[in-house]
Amino acid sequence: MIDIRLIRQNPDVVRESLSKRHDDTSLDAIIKMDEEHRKLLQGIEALRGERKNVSKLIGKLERDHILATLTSILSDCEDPARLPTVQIIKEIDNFLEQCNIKEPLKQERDQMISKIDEYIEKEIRKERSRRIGEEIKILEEQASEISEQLTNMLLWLPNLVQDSVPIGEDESGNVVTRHWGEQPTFDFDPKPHWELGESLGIIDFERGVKLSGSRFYVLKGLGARLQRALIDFMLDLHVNEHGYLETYPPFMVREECAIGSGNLPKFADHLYHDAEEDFWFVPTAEVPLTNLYRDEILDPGTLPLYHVSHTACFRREKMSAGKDVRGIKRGHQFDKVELYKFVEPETSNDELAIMMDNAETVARKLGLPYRILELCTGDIGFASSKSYDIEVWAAGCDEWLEVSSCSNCLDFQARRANVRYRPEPGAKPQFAHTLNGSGLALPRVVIAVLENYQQADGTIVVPEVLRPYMGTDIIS
RNA sequence: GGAGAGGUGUCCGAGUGGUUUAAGGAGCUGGUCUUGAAAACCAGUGUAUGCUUUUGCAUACCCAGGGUUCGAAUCCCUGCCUCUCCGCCA
Repeated sequence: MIDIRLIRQNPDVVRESLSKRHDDTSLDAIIKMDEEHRKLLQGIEALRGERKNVSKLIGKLERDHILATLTSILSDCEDPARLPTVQIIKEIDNFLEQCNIKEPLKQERDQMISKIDEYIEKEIRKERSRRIGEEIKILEEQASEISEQLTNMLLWLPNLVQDSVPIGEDESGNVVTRHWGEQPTFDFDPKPHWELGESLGIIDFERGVKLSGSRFYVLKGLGARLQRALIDFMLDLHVNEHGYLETYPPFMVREECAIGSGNLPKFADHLYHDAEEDFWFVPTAEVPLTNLYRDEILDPGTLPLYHVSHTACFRREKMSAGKDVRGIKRGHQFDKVELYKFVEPETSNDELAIMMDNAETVARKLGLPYRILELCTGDIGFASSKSYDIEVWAAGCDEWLEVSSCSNCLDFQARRANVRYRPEPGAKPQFAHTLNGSGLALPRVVIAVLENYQQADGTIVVPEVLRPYMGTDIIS
């Protein structure tokens, strides 16, 4: 979420970022609502203060025994603030008569009569307080309606992009900044993974479709084993060599978690949702991880926090209908190892570079050639201020596959999920910065391994680092 | 799924309609004392928003959202969560 104070004080900075993203949301309505909201709040607070004081006075008066008796005697009368004195006296006499004991109460009668003016004053105060209450209620209704609209509009605003992000219309504007490794050459025609997988009997498309429909597949035998080996390898690498904490989160989360990460409300149609229990299926571990420390203030010295999670990811892929329908490149369910960091604001761009290297290390150790893309303003994600993609080369389908996208979200998600930290003991809490990146997405790494390590006879050489996990050096 | 109990500050914990401006204790920070430490004593110790921006001031927050009331931590309704017992289950 963008800080409303930034929009208030420096709207042009936000406008510029929006226009770079080709987001045509206007800030005018937001600014106007914010102004109106604050004006209402001021009115409400003043009225509440007044009511508080009046009520306090009433409380003091009601602690007076005589006044309290008088109040209870007259509690059935309508409009007590406007009762004529004569009638009040009559009611007092009625009451005393009902009590049947006349003499000892005579004194009390005089006391009551002497306090009639005070009583009336008190009732007038009550009436005034009641009227203030009504006024407050009206204003509160207005304020909460505006506040709800305002919050909702803010939730639809994408993060600011950093100045270093290249300007561009769409994915064609992304900039290739680096390459690593050599694309493999073959003395035969390299096959795509769907052919290899089928002929090796390790990917079963037909039965996947039978079970769950298009974009589902079944991994079997060494195919399933390969994916598991990759997961173990990646987790071990990030835990043992990069200092991440292995973390197993829920795969279904509450709505507020998906709001916290930035997936809701804007991208509801990308997510699976269980209507009965109102759970959202995670499209990436980023969603639960963002919310690990929601509504917390982390103690000084706690940051940075590094988490790595292997989860299944569920995506409706409605927007990509008809795209990448062959093979296992784009499914509704896939596994991913995700890197996530909570860091202090000053360090977040450096941390992004480190995270990139952590993710790249996976590809390097697997011997998969890759290139790095700096995402442009037209293609960068909603929550991100700066993103790099890692694409590995897949020799069979002859394309670069996105296997990771590493992003610095600044305080955008932390603000939504209310994740704060205290820089020093006693210092004011601040929003943390969050970063996320795949390290890496599994099916696409499986594709790259199968296609790049294939041999003329259709068998696959297992990359060196995976052999301890695979228990074999060839998939045949 | 059934029955019951509960949710108060950093923590423990009191509080059944109004000096609660949330008691008391612990912790933490600072100070006094001490050669030093401990103990004791004194003081301070939340978050958010708005207004002033030097000091401040105001409002809200006792799980969340509604309601009753002049006034709600307290009473009523709904939801969420935790615990105990039973049932079921991996």
